[in-house]
Amino acid sequence: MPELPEVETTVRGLALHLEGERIVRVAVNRPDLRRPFPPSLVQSLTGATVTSLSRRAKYGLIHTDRDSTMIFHLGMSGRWRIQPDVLEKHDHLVLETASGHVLALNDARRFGSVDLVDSADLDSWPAFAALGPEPLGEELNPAHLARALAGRISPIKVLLLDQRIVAGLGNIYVCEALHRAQIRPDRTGGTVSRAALGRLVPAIKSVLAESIAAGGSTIRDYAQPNGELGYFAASWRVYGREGESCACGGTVSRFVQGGRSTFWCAKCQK
DNA sequence: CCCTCGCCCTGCTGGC
DNA sequence: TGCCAGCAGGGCGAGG
Repeated sequence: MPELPEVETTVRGLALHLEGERIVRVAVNRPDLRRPFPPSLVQSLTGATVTSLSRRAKYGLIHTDRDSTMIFHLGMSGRWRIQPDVLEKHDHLVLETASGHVLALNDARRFGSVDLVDSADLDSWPAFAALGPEPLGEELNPAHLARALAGRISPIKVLLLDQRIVAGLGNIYVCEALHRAQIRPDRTGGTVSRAALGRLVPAIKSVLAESIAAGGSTIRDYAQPNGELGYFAASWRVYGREGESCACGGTVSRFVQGGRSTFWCAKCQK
């Protein structure tokens, strides 16, 4: 499941193959993911030179010398395949550069998206306009969280998934960050103490940074046909570990919040 | 505004 | 062996 660290790793990997490259061919094998692709996608990208790539929340941005920026979201199962030997089912969009790089956007569950947005208006693009601060930036600090959570009665777990409060956190890293900060996920958002917020902010930053570092070490794999990402799974302390032991001696349990699985340890998260 | 819930999509897993 | 329910979940819209 691609979350912020996986998108960051993907963007860095794609940059190695796209930055400074001219796109000479754009193939659309299926015209939609969550939404239809922009009608002008092929025309807008063909012949364009990629100037840089970047990330905002869980979105990847491909900047070109044209007026619009291509923005992709990997949804649940999206990934870019680098130099594929053969195209596979779900390779919905394929880019080819002048020097022969081939990149295929594959998304089996089709929860992802591709958009073209006027480069001068990125900040006002609806999906970006209301986003909260990037979790790895200085704008995410205890004071910001205290303001954003004040008076809120939803569980802290649910609120941390709200992209307007922090941009880019997903289910896995919220579970992991709350565990590191020793905060129970069902705690009412507005009642999380200042001391707990003081633990939560570095917990969020460290779990994301460590995951990016783990993924970053696999960037070279982008030269391989499978393009698989190096996920942080081996380092998850609670996510997907229902019934297993926590480092504190407790047992990891699971329950559902807002329709999503929450993993936590009742012994060390208070 | 806040909160909750259901929908979208398809591959995989587990139960029978 | 086959079938089917359940699960994964980010973003978004509906309804209270």
